[in-house]
Amino acid sequence: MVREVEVPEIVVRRLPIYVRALAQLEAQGVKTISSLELGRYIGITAAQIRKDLSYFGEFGKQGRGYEVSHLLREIKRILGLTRVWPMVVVGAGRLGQAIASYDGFKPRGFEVVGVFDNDPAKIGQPVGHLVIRDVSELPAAVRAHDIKIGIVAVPAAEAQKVADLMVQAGIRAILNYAPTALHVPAGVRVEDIDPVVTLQSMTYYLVNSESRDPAGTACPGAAEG
Amino acid sequence: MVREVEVPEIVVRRLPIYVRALAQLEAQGVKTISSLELGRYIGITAAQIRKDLSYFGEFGKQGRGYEVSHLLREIKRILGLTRVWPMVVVGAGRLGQAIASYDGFKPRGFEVVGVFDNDPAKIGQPVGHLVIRDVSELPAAVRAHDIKIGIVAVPAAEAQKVADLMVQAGIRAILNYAPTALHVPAGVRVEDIDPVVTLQSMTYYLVNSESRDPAGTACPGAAEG
DNA sequence: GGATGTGAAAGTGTTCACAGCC
DNA sequence: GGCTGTGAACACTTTCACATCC
Repeated sequence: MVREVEVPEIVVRRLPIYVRALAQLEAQGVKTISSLELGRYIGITAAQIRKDLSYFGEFGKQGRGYEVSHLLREIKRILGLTRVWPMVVVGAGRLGQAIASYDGFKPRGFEVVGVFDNDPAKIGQPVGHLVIRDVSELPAAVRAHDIKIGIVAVPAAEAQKVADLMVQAGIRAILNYAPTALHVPAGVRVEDIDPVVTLQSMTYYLVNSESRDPAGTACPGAAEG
Repeated sequence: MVREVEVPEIVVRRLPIYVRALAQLEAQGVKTISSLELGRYIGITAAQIRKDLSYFGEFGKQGRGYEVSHLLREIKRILGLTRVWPMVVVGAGRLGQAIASYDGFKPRGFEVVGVFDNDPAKIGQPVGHLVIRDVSELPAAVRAHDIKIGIVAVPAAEAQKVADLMVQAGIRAILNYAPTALHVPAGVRVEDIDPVVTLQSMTYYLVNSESRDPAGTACPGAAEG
């Protein structure tokens, strides 16, 4: 298949889940896996995995399944993970510092290369192996290193201002930790990470499941064959 | 309408977004809002908001729109946010400590009441106004305070073991920060927060948008973490 | 007049089921 | 025999459009 149809966004969102699982399986020494087994492992149906992959090509062998390291490499290529993506973080509070010094980015394709804040007391302080810089220096840094990804880690009240600055500087993807909706022009992506929003949807099921559904979805990765 | 039909999960996931927006609007002194205005504010269509709300009742006034504080109160009630939910955190590394001392939970209906780890060097150390306890004490704490929500903040390799322990202790909702899929019995919910998974889907659009779509969806505002 | 609430239509996404290949 | 890749069927979600009511 040669991608005549646009790939649904929801499929793209699942690919990183496959990458994560395949990397674990590869580390465990698993050489080959069927869509059924992979599905059980990550809680998705086998048909869905096969369908998702079919948007990009044919990666399996009939009767055998998929070669783990080959499939992993292919999906990484599709997602643009053959390189390391530099990122900037704005906001050097507790959250921003935790993000900036998180060592889980590098092995999965990302690297924080700059941390910015507007608090004079913070500027100049070290965070991991970086030094907090004044946010006014952000545009130059973004342009100098052609950085496409920005992380917003400031309070909600300042998040839009920071997003505007990032967009102005040329950032095209924003990971937003501030608990507020950001408005950006077409051509820029925003993804929110707000644990409270996530928790608040779980409480719905905690209070609405006494008798009926004993509380939500079961283990997916169902049957088929 | 009296809820004859089960509420779609995707609708439940949007309700916290409405809560977040309405709380901000209320704080700004906005008294009344139409579905169109609210939709613009959070990047969702007006029809979608009206449809979502229709699963739970009639909250607006035709010709007027919605009274902000009334709608906020109603959605919070639907989500079970009229109380504060106690939570336990397992994993007292940098991430677990950041979570345990995050002050953004309390004003939005959650409170970390226990932090656990299995590292003798950490046990007894203070985190915020809590003290790190041995993970073996978790079940008793969960039962004693009837805690339903657990947060997993340990390395991927230990996450399943921790989830099993939580489930065994009576936890019914898990917020999983470990970058791995958890398996839990029906009746227990899991939500993952893995910023790398989120970033990895954004890179797809960074790499695949030279000409066609100038890089993804327009005004976002939705989503979660 | 103006905005809600909602059936019906349109659009998306998932699952089925099986031909085809290893 | 076993498992992929994929049209077709089915299920779900969003959008439309308008009767209804303030």
